[in-house]
Amino acid sequence: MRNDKDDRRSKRTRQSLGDALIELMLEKHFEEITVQDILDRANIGRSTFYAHYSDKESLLISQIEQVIRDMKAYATEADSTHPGLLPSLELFRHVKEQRRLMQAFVWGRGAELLTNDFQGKMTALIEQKLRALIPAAYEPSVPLPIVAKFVASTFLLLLRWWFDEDMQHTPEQVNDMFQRLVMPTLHGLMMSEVGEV
Amino acid sequence: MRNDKDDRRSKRTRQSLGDALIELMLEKHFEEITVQDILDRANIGRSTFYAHYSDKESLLISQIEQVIRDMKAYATEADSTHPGLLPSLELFRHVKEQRRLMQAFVWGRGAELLTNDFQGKMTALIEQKLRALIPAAYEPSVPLPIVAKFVASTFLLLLRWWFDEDMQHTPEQVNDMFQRLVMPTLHGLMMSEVGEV
Amino acid sequence: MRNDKDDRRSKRTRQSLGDALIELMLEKHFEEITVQDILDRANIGRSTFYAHYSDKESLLISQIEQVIRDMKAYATEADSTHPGLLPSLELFRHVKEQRRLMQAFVWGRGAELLTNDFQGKMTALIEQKLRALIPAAYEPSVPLPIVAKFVASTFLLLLRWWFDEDMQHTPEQVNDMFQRLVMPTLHGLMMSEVGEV
Amino acid sequence: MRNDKDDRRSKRTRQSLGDALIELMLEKHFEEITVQDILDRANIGRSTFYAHYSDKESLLISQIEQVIRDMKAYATEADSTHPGLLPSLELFRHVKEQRRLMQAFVWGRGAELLTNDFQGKMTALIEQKLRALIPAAYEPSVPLPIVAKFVASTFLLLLRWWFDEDMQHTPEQVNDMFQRLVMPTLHGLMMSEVGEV
DNA sequence: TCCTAAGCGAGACGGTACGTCTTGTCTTCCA
DNA sequence: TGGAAGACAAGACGTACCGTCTCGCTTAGGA
Repeated sequence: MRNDKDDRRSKRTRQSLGDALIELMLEKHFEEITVQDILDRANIGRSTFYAHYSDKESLLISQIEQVIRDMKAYATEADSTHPGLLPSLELFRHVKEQRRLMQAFVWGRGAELLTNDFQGKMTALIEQKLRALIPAAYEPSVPLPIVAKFVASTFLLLLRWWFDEDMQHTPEQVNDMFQRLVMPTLHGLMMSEVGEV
Repeated sequence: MRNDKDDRRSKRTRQSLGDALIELMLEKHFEEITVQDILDRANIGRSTFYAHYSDKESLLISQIEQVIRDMKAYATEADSTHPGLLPSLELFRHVKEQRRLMQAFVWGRGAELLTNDFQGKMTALIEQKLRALIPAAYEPSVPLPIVAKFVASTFLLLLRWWFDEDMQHTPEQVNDMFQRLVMPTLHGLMMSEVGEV
Repeated sequence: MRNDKDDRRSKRTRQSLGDALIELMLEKHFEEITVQDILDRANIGRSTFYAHYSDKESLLISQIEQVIRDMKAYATEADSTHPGLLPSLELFRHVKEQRRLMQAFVWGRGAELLTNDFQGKMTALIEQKLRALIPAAYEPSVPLPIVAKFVASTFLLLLRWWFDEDMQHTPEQVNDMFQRLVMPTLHGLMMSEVGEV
Repeated sequence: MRNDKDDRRSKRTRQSLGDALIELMLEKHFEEITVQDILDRANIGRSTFYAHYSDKESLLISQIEQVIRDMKAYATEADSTHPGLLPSLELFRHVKEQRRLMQAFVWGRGAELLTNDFQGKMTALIEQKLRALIPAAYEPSVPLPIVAKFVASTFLLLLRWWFDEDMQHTPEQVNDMFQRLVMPTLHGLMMSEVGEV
């Protein structure tokens, strides 16, 4: 019989596994982490691991999804106070706070999945915002999905560069560069004022 | 004794291995290709493979470098007739011609390495061009390395999208989008006319 | 508080487990029966199983001991009417009646344990009978323990063969063979009439 | 290309594995020896093991078959000088010489397989000898296959007992007991002189 | 009537061993 | 003498069981 106690236990197990993975990703690249490493670190049995995740990749994905969920919640909240295309400054600030956690995802396979998963979800969000900002009848010269990808890709580009530079810059500086890279193009494409991105 | 004949043989071996890898990459993701797959396809002995490459990753990199060398040569030639920041139209055209070969690199690990390696080299090229275009004393508001990354990243973004759309668009259309995405920003940053990118 | 009802419940649990094991042993070899198989068949929880038996081996042994207890009781009763070395005919008859149950023990690990456990106990019984039959001072040319083993081993040999032949023979026929195999030797060793074995 | 050197290497590998298994069987029961134990002892890689044997059981069987082959060869040779039902004395002597090797097979699963495999082959041999010794038309009161089983079973019974007693007896003594246990019965059944068994 | 202690089912868990798979090294033979 | 063939050591993988455990549910005396 499935009950609360199992749920609670399950949650603790998943938490331990996730934490262990993050810790290990700060030490070495995802591809050279073995399932056994994770088990040892988390004090979890092999079968228990496979009861929760099909392989270490899926554990990683669940962690990334967690990060994305967090950022989305954060962004939504920030957005409600200063609506715009993307609460980029708030996001950069959030990233800086979560630095240690984020660090784990800018390497190797983590970075790749961040690119795929994260960029995908960010793109969707941006595209939706863009559609809301332009007149329905207006047909931009570059398809909206590409514009959304372009914004997301540039955002991540700056994020990665920021980490590579050991986060010496402030969120404000990074956000300023982001605005300078992205705004002229958006203005050009929209032929209208879209305000603060 | 090392002689011409051996060199020729070596070259044939490397060629076979490279071809086999490309073929296989059109069938499945790089990470699920085993060394044995490559050996079987190329009719090459295991030890011979390791005599030439340290692992399958390094074979992949050598193939990517080949592609990059080709594109660079192509770009340089094109550049000599119409000098600019990046002979992007010619590059898009070249890619369309080499479609089958390129196809192999837009997936999985191939894509990742393309991003790392290719983007890195492209970035270097663009940065160098940028430096030549702006006055030495002029300090742009966004560091040049980032601008270069931004251009390269946007170029690859379009390239990937193009492939995802089964290359239904013409090189001219794709290049047009590229220009629209990148030019306003460059103009904004440089505060000066840099002409056709 | 420990009470009657619990005892009754315990007994039902043990009965279910024993039955489930026997059933399964008629379907496949003991070693490929998992504890889970037994639990499913008996509708018993995992922890309950381990509360009663330390492992499936000990459940098997308890079943074998049950069989042995039965045979011993049967043999003792038969012996009281026709005293002798071993009431072999009655035992063969009993086995035929309990055919289905016995079937489970002539395979794999069951057979092995039957050999060890059962043969051991039977040997002890026979040795004791032998000692009673011969003069205390008489020193046989073959040590009594070996003779006892010899008789028990031959008994089980015939039992196994009987099962392998699908029990087409009558208990009388099998017993006759048993007598023919064992009696001449016993006569030779004892140098005296020991009567019906 | 399959060639001599591979064969030689294979043989050394199989030899190492067999030796390691025998060594380990002198230390603990077969069922509690893990494949990893064998690999460690033999300095063999896991995959190599499975390239040669499907599991540890099949390695054990191959070792038993080796023993049986040896004993058969030995028996055949001995038989040519003193033909009879079974060169039992010579076999007991041989066993004593090979004591260490044999030791490994009188325990646990080893014993069981010895019983099944070895006894089976020995039975076949004896049955064949028996057929040669009796007149074709003569119908014994106990089927020959059973008689053969009876002889083999008694032989192994003594062998096991001998080991349990730490081989304090001489082969001659053990053989003498064997004769005393088996000959009267054979004489009784055959109703004719079969000579030294 | 309620309480309470035990037996029990359910099943999560840590752990061990398995048999499979791939890697990179090595050795031998052949052209 | 370089390359094909492939045996090999190493070790990660995902699966299957094991025996332990924790948790609620049931059940039937005793309060």
